[in-house]
Amino acid sequence: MSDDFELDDEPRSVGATPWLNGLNPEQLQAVEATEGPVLVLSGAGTGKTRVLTTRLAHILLTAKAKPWNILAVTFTNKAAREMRERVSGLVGGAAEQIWLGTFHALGARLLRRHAQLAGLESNFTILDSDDQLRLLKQVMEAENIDAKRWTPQSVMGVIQRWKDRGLNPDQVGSGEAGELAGGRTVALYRAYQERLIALNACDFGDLLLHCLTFMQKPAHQDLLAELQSQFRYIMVDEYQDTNVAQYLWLRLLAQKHRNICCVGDDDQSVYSWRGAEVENILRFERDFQGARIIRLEANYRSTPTILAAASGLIANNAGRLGKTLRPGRADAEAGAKITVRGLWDGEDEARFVVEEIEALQRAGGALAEMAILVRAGFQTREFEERLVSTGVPYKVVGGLRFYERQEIRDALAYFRVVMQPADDLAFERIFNLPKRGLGEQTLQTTHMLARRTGVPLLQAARNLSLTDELGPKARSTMGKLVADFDRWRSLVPHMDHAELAGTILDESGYTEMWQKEKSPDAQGRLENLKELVAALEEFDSLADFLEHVSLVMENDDKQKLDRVVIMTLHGAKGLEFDNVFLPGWEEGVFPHARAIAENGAKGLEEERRLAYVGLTRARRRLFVSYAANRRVYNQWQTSLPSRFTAELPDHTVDRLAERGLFGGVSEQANAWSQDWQSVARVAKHRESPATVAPSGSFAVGVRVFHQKFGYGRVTAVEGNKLDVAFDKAGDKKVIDSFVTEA
DNA sequence: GATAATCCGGTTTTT
DNA sequence: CCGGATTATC
Repeated sequence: MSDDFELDDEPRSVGATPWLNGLNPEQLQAVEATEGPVLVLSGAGTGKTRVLTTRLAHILLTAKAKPWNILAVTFTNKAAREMRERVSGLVGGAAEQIWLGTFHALGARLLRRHAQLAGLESNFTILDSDDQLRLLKQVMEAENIDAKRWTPQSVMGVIQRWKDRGLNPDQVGSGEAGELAGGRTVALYRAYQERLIALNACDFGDLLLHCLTFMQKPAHQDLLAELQSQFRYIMVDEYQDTNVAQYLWLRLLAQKHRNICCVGDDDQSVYSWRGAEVENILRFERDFQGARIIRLEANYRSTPTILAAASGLIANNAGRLGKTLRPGRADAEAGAKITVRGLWDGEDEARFVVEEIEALQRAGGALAEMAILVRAGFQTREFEERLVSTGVPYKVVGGLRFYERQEIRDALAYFRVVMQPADDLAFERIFNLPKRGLGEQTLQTTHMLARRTGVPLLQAARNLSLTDELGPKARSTMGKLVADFDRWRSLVPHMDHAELAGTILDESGYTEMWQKEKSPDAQGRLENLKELVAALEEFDSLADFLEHVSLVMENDDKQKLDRVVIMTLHGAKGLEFDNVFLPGWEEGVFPHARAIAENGAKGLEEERRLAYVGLTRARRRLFVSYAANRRVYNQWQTSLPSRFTAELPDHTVDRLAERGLFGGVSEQANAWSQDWQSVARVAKHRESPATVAPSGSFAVGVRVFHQKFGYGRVTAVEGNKLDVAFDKAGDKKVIDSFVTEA
């Protein structure tokens, strides 16, 4: 609705600015400093989202600009959505017209408008990481690069870092290539880019890089000037996470009006491994001379104790811009001390955490206000097991996302070929899926013809189905496949797109493939496919939908259930909870050994920032824990408490280690060896690993191994007969003595 | 051209 | 230990 944006017809009188009510002086400053470059250094929990949204609303409500003159950039779709909602609440329908979104979504929007400047058509495909790798692999094969010695992943990593820095193949410095791929990485990069253009496709990095490239070309300065004029006000969230390409993109667009406001926190920069450069903050001051710097330091989230702990920890980092969190309210109660607990092993740690969760729950705490934040994904298992066995509801956030599932990607590949006949990667994916007797040989032939005649695979397949180059069987199968795609494509204008999607999946035999499959997860996959088709209803067309899924990979659980949340520290950035558990604070795990091995002191500092992020997620209570022993790849390994535990100021913590543990409170340190408890526990572990395979004692839920059927999980026990859901072989009845506990 | 054997590696992740 | 991805085999 554009009906209610008529603000500059009736200028507001001074004082009639209710949207500014309740801001503290620093926040108010940041909101009102609309003109000129502004850098807002905003500590955790200091209300930066509020500042950003209010600032946006303020510009609109004081009629400084029309919504389409504002560019507001976030990192995640979630943040973009939230911001739009909150701005809507303040200004109404006008919020719809703001250029607000993620870097990638905005880049895609810009690029679709000017695709021809990058050699693309405006309906280009956006590849996901899977497609990217497959494409690069093909390129590497074509260039005779040994994929054993240099994995496509590592080459892709280098290419992406180049893209993050805004470098086209021609701009990569000669000394940069290194030994990777026999020093031919730049050549691979160039070939990869050429293939992308030929496929009318982009990877994520290209969404920005292509814009950057055409905006920098002398030939397109008129367009750049137009864009610069349009964006009178620019706002950037999570500025510490921007990479160089994003920085350059912003700088170009901000050049004319120079009304750019970046909000960030150098202490929360945890994505350098993905190309983010905190240095962009420093660079900002240099490039935008006279930039105003506003610090938001009043924290309204956490107790003073938590703030003191977090500040104490982060003070160990050198080279910070300097920012001290202080309690937002002077009268705030200190709050409970942080529990720092040492446990014997991972199992004990999980037990400890879940016991505390139950205690908090008994005291009236909501489970949804408790979070277990881990360093790495694999750490969730122990907690899940414990939570399952105690019956505490939980959810793991992260992991495989909906649109990354195999069956969803397959289905999308079908849709892509229908909508985009030149999408070779999609075509290849479903070429012989379900199995239709077309193999490697046929694919090769098709590829060769495609390359020789310069047409997409689908077209080559069509040509092959008209000649005798293939055997009769392959030829007719191919002909049928091509005809199917033609038919589906002809239905696009005449049929409801969700219905068509269902038709495609049915007629292609894809649905049937899973119906016939009797592995335990086939049912779930069919349900996912149904969900996919249902999700389509919410879009206007298949094309719209494909754009959405390529840019919005997240799954949002709409249902807010009262559950403990388990996620990685990275995933928790931007969130907050009353009670936060930070397990696994052991040297090697956190800080992660590899972070230090690969990036030395810098790596360590980033790990420390991650710890800082973790600590500052908590409003009220924090529980840090570490285990002396852990099973890693089935081997027991002993570790020391993380140095970060020692960096928490003493007055903020209650340290409590099981007596006799390494790293217990110092006065106990010499008592560890003869401590009875540890002796008992050592004994426990001596006997536990599979010395006895107790027959007849398998419980439901136990993971087992069978010589013939492989791994599975017990679903029922009946005397010495077990029902087991095998991962590969499906449901079987077996005699218990034929399986061992996995 | 499809299935079984074997080898490898094993942080963080949004778009 | 375990999943995947490439090789070996029918």
